[in-house]
Amino acid sequence: MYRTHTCGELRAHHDSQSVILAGWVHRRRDHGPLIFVDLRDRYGLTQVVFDAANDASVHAIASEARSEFVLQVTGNVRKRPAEAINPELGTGEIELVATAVSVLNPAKQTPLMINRDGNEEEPLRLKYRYLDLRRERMQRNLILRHRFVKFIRDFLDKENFIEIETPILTKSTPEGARDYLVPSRVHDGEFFALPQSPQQMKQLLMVAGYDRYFQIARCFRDEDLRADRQPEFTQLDMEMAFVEMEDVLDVVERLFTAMVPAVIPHKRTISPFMRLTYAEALERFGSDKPDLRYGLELIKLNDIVANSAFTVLSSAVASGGQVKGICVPSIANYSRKQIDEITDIARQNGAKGLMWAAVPADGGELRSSFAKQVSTDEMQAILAAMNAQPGDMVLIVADTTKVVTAVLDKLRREFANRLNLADPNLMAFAWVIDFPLLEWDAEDNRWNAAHHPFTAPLDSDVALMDTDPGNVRAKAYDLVLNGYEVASGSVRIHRREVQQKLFDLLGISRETSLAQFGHMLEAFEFGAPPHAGIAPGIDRIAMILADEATIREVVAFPKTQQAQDLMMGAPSPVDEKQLRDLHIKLR
RNA sequence: GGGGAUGUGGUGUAGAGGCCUAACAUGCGACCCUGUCAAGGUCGAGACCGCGGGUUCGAAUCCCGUCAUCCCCGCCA
Repeated sequence: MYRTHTCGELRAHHDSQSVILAGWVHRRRDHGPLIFVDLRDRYGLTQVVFDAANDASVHAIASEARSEFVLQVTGNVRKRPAEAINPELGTGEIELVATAVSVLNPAKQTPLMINRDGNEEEPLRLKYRYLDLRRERMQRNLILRHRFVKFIRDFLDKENFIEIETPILTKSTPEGARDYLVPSRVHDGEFFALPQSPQQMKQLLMVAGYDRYFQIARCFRDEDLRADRQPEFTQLDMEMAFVEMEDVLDVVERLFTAMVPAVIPHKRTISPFMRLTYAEALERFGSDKPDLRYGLELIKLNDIVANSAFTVLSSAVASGGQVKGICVPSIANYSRKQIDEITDIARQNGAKGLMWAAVPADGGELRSSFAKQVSTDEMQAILAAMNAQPGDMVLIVADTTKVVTAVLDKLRREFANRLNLADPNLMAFAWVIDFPLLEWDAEDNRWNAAHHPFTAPLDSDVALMDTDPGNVRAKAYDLVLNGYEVASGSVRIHRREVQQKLFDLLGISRETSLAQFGHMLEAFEFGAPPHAGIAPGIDRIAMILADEATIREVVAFPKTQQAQDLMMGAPSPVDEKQLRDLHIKLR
């Protein structure tokens, strides 16, 4: 037996018991004849005392031990003297007096210091990920993620959902992200694709009658990485039959509303979740995934400036663009340099410039980049529309709708960050609904599915599919949380003729649609029930729960931005023989 | 594909054309020390400053290129 207890377990009532602990040397405090070792495992720390007066040979071994040695210690639990109790430690009322010790494995000097939350370059952490994962921060994150997923499984089980696994080796489809491909040895020249999501499988499970399905599903997309995007990631994949949008929203809303207090009690949600249409989200926040923990809403000034003598403003309106701004509190005293800095942010996001006006807190004269260009009345109307108070600065962009939206979204986030406007303990979930069904792809000159090609149109908009496809709204919904898209779903098409019509609109030929999606079209002819689903992103939500800025901090073995695993050294070349078996020739 | 940032002993930082034979902290090694809990003290070893080229009398420092990592745009049904 390697151990009788864990390093986080012993308490005062274990006093005088003989126990065995095993773990890593977290810290060693060497007083010569008396050595303290904090022994660590994932359950906690226990102070072990090595006293030369008790046993010189045991003490000698401890004096050789260093950080991250793996030790097995036999000893007697002893209550600490009152003045030596450590209230910071769960085991702080006791210590283990060693009577025997063995070094299960020594350790070289580690490239990371396990016992402090270091600030190393990330490649080093990723190369030695197994050491990084020993640290408290990563343990806390992975355990939090486990509890989160465990809560989901328990909750959905009680709600009558069943978890069903779907294949990892599946079929490439033309829509969507780039696929990861796996060559078939048996079929020369043919390939499996790793699933971008189990989308079709879960719909076919509905056709099969498993009317409440879920899966903690690994998904793969060969696209470029971001702080919140890995090439492989995990979704809570869900699908329900005989439901409408409200049924899906209801179960997900109840799930997360119950999850937050159970998994991370110091955070809170707002009930019910706020709801915004896609159009409203862009109009008010400049984003389809707005952070709703703070205001800084976008104010539209088109009506005020449409006839302005300042052509930067009036021509933006005349050419179909927008003039919008945000009112930022408490920065009226920004220096020229600071204003240049935020102007740069606007430029980097496509704006030609940034107009600003600062209302001094002390009632002094207005400072503004464009006061000379507009009349006093006009300026007053702008400031009034934006509700600018003394101390505030308004920031205004005039450009195409796309640029105005992108720039103000960026600035809104920037100032929320600078001014600490976002409460880190608030989980501001919100639904975004009424997405467009289609997006125009100017490059390929065709319509693309905005969500995916199985999404049903709003009943009221079906007629528009023939006359005005761009304005057809979808029965699609996103769940957003603190500025991230954390789930996306839709009511699906379950009738062959509607599905065929959508494929036609997407410019997918009858021939291609049969070859790629024939199984779906056929399945819809064998009694497919109405169904709908959603897929919350496990990594992103875990990241937010853990107060981390990147998804990598909640993934045990993440990949770099170049999609490499620095620990394993993947990807890597393979033997010529392996390639030959797969009928692959490199070029 | 594009824009930006970073790269100095094991680790984290300092350094802004000569004061750098590269400093500080921590870790590491040796010694001292019986109540610490980031223990303390003394002494010591350890980096040719990511890599390549250039400017200069002189480069960690300036310039060009390159590699790696990160952030963002494109991309992500």
